[in-house]
Amino acid sequence: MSDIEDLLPDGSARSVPEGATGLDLAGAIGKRLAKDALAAQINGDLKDLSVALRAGDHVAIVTPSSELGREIIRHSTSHVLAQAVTRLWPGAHYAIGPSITDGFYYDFELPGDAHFSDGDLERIDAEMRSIIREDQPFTRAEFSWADGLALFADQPFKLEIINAVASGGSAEDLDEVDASVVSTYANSPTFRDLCRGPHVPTTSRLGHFKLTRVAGAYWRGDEKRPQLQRIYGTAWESEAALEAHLEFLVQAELRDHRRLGQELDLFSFPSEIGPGLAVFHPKGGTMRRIMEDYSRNRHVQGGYEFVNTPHISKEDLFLTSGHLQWFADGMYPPMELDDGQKYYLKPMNCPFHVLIFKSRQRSYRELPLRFFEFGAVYRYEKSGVVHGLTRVRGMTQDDAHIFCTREQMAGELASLLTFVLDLLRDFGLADFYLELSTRPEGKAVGTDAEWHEAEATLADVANAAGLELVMDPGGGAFYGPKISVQARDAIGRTHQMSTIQLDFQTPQRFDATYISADNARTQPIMIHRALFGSVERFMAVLLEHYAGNMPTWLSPEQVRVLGVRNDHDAYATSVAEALRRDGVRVTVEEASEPLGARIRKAKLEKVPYILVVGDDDVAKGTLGVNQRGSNDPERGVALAEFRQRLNLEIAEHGSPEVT
RNA sequence: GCCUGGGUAGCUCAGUCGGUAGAGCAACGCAUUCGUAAUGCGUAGGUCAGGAGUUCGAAUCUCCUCCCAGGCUCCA
Repeated sequence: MSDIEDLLPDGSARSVPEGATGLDLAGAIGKRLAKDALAAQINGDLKDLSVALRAGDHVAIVTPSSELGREIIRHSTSHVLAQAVTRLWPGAHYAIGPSITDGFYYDFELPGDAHFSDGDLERIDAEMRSIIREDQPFTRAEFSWADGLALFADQPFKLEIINAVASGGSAEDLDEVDASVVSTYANSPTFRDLCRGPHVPTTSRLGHFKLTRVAGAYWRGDEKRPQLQRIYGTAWESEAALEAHLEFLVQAELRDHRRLGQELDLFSFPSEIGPGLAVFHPKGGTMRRIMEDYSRNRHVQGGYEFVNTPHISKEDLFLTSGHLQWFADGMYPPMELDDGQKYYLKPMNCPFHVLIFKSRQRSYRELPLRFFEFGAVYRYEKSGVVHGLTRVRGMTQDDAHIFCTREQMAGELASLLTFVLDLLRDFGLADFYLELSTRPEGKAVGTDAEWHEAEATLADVANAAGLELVMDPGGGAFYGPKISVQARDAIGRTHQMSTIQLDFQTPQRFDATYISADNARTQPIMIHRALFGSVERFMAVLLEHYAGNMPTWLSPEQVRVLGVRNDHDAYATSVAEALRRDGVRVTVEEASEPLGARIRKAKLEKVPYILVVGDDDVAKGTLGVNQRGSNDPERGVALAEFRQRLNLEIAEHGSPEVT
């Protein structure tokens, strides 16, 4: 038997005996690596460790603490989950079980009309751990189509996947299985799954997992097909990594905007009003006002003109716009008047702005026209999707429509994108990428040429912005493609923020025209854009980004002044008055409770500055400054100095924690 | 809309076998006057989401409706 040479990721060559496997190679490199190895990446393809190497292969050994390693662990854990379920519920059908971000899931259909309930997770977990203790190998075997069909004769979902792949297959199916043969992994004589692999060598390599929830999921993601039950879990390479992830989930929950909304007394959703319909309390109302005022000022500077439109309209308007044809299900049902006329709550502001454009004859000299409105819109979201302030049934869009010529379009889009990013940065979001959503198949109006031009224009502008660009094929609106700005928040989650949509259709549908330089009636290009998206959603994102510790300029209460004793209250009040004259939102809490208790309350309310004033301060005209996020109060700060610092911080949109 | 859970005081939650409800915090009152994350004592607070049913008796069991959560589908 002769040796062969293979290449390692660092470019070096390593010789191993002919017929050696990935595991042998790992062993040749080091004992520790052989112990850790999960799989091998051979010439770019992920393979089981047991696969034999050929001369000249480029081989990388996949270890647990890499992204690929975690993916394999998660995928293998999902197989263990499926086996556990089939042991506990003989006759259960298992559908698909991929790895996902941070974990895995598997979809099941239980025999009879059985369903998982939350309590079953514990039993399944115990069964999974016993499978892991059994140290079962993941054994790959390949079969012909016919043998594959026979093998999974009692697994209808597997049969459907095999048949789909045999007859061409979709990308989704090919992800699950290989195109050429039916490949399977068997863990034991009683459990075999259809899978392309690779997997960890044996189940004992797994175990740092937690089943998190049971959910419903449609087979093949199709609402009209049977609903299966999905079990989600998270899995990691070590107990420490698992613990760290669970802690991350706890931290994420602490900054949930719905929780903060209640704790900070910002808003609520009274059930008397209805799902997805928020009321803003005084503090939330203040925060909104500051956000809106700031946005208004920026729009004035940006050359926008302010318009106002009603909340309801006759049905014809939405027939002309096309919204009723496409989105009737998503609109509140009509109010029908005595004469049979139907009125709808508006789900969008655009048709109204088009009518303002059309209210008189327009000249090319007026363009671009930029109409801005904080427009309240109502959408009848399905009951299961309503979520806090991020998915509501009534919201306020910072909506504008720009009417311009074809020639102006590219420049207008480019300056708009700058305007958007500047505004988002002013609110403290800094980490962005762009997403380009293109024509939705079977749900679009307009010609191929128009779509092509619109998509190409947006792509150019997006590329010119120098940000990462992600494609979202088919994600556009029915009337045109869009760019959306995605922002990463303080703990790395992404949120869709602003959208910019290009629209050649609406002006056509409404027959909106201007008189061009050559005296011809010409259709303008319409750009839809919302920077906050909705004021409600934007507030939610900011709350989660800052974990409720809003920068001082956005804090509903910026300063609270506390006298040490009752006889300091008068001085505290005079300090507050001085700050209030600067426009600062400040309150005084009288000394009817111990100082420590009042400080605690103010800290829990996340007030950026707590000023404590006592004998020394009354005598010298100073303050004790307790800054949010600091455990080290500053004593004897002159009032004038504090005012200067605070006013500067507010003007610069700063936050006390940022030093 | 669908699947699985849930709804008890303002908030967070306990409530055993079906025997008419409890804590902590908050609120209110009185006392306390205090230098950086909880002063003490007392008081009040409930249509156990709503409705119907089973039962001598329902927060507890059954059904319906509303609302909430986690997912799926959807998102102009």
